[in-house]
Amino acid sequence: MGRDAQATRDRLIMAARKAFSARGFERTTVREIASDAGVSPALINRYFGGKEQLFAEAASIDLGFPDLTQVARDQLGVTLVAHFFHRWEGRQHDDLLRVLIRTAATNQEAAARIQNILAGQVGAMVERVAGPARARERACLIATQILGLAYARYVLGISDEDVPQRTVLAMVGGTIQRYLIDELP
Amino acid sequence: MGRDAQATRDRLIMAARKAFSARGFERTTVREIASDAGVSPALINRYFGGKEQLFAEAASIDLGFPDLTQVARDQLGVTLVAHFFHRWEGRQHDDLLRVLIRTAATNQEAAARIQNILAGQVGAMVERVAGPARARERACLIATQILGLAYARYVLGISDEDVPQRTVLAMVGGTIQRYLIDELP
DNA sequence: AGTCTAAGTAAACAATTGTTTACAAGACTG
DNA sequence: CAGTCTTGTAAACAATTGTTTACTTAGACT
Repeated sequence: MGRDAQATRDRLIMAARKAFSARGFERTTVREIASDAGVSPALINRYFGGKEQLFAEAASIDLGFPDLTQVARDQLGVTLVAHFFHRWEGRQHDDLLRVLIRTAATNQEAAARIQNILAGQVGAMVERVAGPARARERACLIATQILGLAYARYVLGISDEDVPQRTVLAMVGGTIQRYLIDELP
Repeated sequence: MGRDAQATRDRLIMAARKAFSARGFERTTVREIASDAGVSPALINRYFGGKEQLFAEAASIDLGFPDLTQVARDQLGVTLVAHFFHRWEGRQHDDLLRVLIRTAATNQEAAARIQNILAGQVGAMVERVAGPARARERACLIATQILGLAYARYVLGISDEDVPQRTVLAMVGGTIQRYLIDELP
């Protein structure tokens, strides 16, 4: 083999993730990604086929839900919100959801991808915790609150000064709790 | 005067609103807006100064909260959610919030504008209903839920088939109710 | 009517975009 | 060491973007 194709491929994906997360799909240029990866823009086409496909590869996501079977039933909501906070603001802060939220705003494919995540990962989590009955509806309700929280904090830039994290944790936790196991009308 | 400057100005704003709402700021071209208004792209620069300023003018918004003083105190949440549904899906369906949500995803100025609306209109409404204490926090919490709902339905395209509107009304209404007047931790 | 000013256009401009092509440099194999 | 893929680049390409300039046209006012 040559120098190290896999390594530069990875560097391209990293750089793409960073750029897409900061500026969304349309405002990110392949030149900028390539430059950040220390490589020629042509390699994006060689390795991925184009900007679209690079995005598709850079924006695969795993919400990584924790094991909820050991959690007290009335603590499910706050546990989930705490989980998201931890992922979003943790040490290797997870830009992926931000990439998707930013980009789905104007990109059909990204929107479909979020829908998949909802139907798949969130739906499965709801089923495990609350049973299969109306799991899809619960998953959608949860999505509206979690996406809104992410949008407000990481796209609009609403900060701890506006609402302290403790308050969000308790109040939004309560909301998720209701959407998760309260009886639906 | 000439033909009718005001009328074409208005047509440009209408066309801009439609285009920005459908595709966001970056993916909308001035040529497309001008063409939809049946006019030359140069007029956008003449009348507004450029694409940015046209956007600024096209995206001014008034949430138009109803008078809540006559509403039963335990019905405030559902009333507000019903109000938003009515605005968003009413006869002259109000694209403005969609414009902002779509565009704020990648546009600093649009994000700031949403922040202003929160601090201003939503904040004032909260103060009227729940008093000035911690009104800002309540407004932000409400924003996370309402923005998330709008994002899910009008950007991602989650529909009545996924969650019937009755369910959303009741459950999200309950959430807003809590954020509005429940005691904060 | 004739004239002046505002309204509008067509076309060129300059910059930036994603992508392709033709070519150079590395590393492994015989 | 020669040959040969793979890895990489530089530069040109083609399209599209927002904007500007020079010009034409329509309407109002004396």
